[in-house]
Amino acid sequence: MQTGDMELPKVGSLGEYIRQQRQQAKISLRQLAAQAGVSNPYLSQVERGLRKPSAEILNQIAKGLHISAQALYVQAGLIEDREPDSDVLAAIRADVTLTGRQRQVLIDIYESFRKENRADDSARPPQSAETFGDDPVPSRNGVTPETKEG
Amino acid sequence: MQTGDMELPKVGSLGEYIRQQRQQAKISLRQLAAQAGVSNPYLSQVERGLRKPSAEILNQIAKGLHISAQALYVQAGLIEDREPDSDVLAAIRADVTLTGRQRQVLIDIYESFRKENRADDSARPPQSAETFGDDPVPSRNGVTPETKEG
DNA sequence: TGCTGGTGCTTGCAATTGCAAACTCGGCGG
DNA sequence: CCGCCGAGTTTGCAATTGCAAGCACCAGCA
Repeated sequence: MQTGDMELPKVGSLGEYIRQQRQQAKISLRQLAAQAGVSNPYLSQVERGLRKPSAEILNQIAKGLHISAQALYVQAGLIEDREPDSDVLAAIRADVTLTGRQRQVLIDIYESFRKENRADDSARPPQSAETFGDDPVPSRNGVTPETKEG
Repeated sequence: MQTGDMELPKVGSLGEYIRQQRQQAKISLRQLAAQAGVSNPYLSQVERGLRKPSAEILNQIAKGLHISAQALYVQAGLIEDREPDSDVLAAIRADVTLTGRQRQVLIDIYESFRKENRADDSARPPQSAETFGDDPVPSRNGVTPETKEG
């Protein structure tokens, strides 16, 4: 998912966004409808906010606009823009190569790090070279990260 | 977007996936429906493939299952899967709320988990109930997503 | 035995989605 | 003037979505 190139109008103005993208591409509503494989009246309604298209239609419209479907999903409120600080949690949760327990371990550690850093932040100037040796690692469930690091 | 990595149950078996996640979480259909805020008959139909839920319903179901909506979107074919390993690693690296040491610790743990899972996958008996562990899937990354802890 | 509570499924319905046919408008050429 | 074309919009309809009421089944208990 990429949102980096988009400073978007507020979510909720999907139709405006689609029209804007279409006008930037300098194609007519009918042309986009044809390219997207949707009916032009329907696209018109979507652009004017009269209808709420399904994700599949969004996919098709995105294809017609040569933009990522995710951009439209974001506009439609189906997914959220990624926040840097929720990336890790979301990524861990989505990582199907991990077992549930492993995910939980990672999440727990991550969150305790964050908690620790919040406490540190209130007591400590921003560090610039904390690369090593400043943090004891919390033990969790007998999973000792040090042992793993070996 | 990469899909090559994931040997999930085929997209299209969204309902199976939801049921599976639900059963892993050991909750009844009604409980999940309540937690997700959808009607239980509808959820039943979705699980059996009789209905095709919108992205918003998927969102709600994901919330009820404590999994990411993206996982369900992938199953539903709304988005394509991402490389989980680059997600987590990239997210950890990008997370400015962590110290460098913390990042390294998380990365190390994550990598050892994955190594462990790869080794386990090749030589592993059926899991005990304790783990929500991976099914013995032939493919290295062929993971049947397990329920989340909660 | 009957009752209760929990499970998942069936059915009918209202609302919504996406379409096709038709419409309106503006520009252009004969 | 007319007709044609392309633009976007209106309208009615079939199909689909999601729900509520109800059903069927099962296990446990007095």
